[in-house]
Amino acid sequence: MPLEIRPSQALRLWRQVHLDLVRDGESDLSARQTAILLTIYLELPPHTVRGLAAQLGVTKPVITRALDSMGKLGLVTRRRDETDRRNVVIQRTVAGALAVERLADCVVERAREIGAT
Amino acid sequence: MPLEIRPSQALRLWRQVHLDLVRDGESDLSARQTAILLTIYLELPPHTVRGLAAQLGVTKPVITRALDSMGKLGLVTRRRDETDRRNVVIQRTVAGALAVERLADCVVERAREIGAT
DNA sequence: CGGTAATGATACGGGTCCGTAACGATCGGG
DNA sequence: CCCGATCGTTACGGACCCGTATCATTACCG
Repeated sequence: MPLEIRPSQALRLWRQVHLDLVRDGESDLSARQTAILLTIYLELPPHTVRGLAAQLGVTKPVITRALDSMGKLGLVTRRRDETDRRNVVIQRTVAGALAVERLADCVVERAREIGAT
Repeated sequence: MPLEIRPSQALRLWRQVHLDLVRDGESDLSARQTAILLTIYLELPPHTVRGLAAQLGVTKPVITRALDSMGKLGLVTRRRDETDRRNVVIQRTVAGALAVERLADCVVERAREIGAT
């Protein structure tokens, strides 16, 4: 069954979740970083810099820098692929999984509230 | 009726819309700018710098700068309040309304696709 | 081996945003 | 009328991010 949502509901949901993100101030992730983080945690591994760059339609340095900053936040980790040492495998972390889960809960909760149209 | 959505669906929706925003590259709005824009277009006018700052829990310069950049994109306009010339009233624009509508359509469309869980 | 291709990281110049602090303009009460 | 309070803006120093171009490392193939 399709997930039905009207435009006005979509906008209120989008606004409310963004308000939560801004107010908590914890994430500080740009749209690109958010897309990268969720791709890592939703799509099947392994993830590489090149693969992420292709999926997002951005250049490789964008991915490298995003991984740098998200790594500093403990949201992801990098490791050399021993079978092909040119590759770098991006790995998930507990902190990253928790952050993703928190985001999901926020969206779910705000969607529930919006039901009272 | 409440808007029911499961955490895994919420995450896929969040990711997919962010992917769209990144790939189109047209918006380039930060989380704060998005929250400001949607507040202006969803909440009842009049909107002031101070009011927006209070709602978002940020400082006034953040609002001023966001209005500068969004104004440059044609998404909002400012005008002096003639009854109290200290105030500045933030006004909507056609381009801004279209951008908000486009975002809503994107969310609605991606939500519909996610139904096939 | 040697040379080419591919991967991820880095250097650089430019732009944007942040928070604090200060500023000019305007209102309003004593 | 003047002085404090309020409003939005600007200045400043620092941090982050972007895209292009380049680099070092590693793999592969003749």
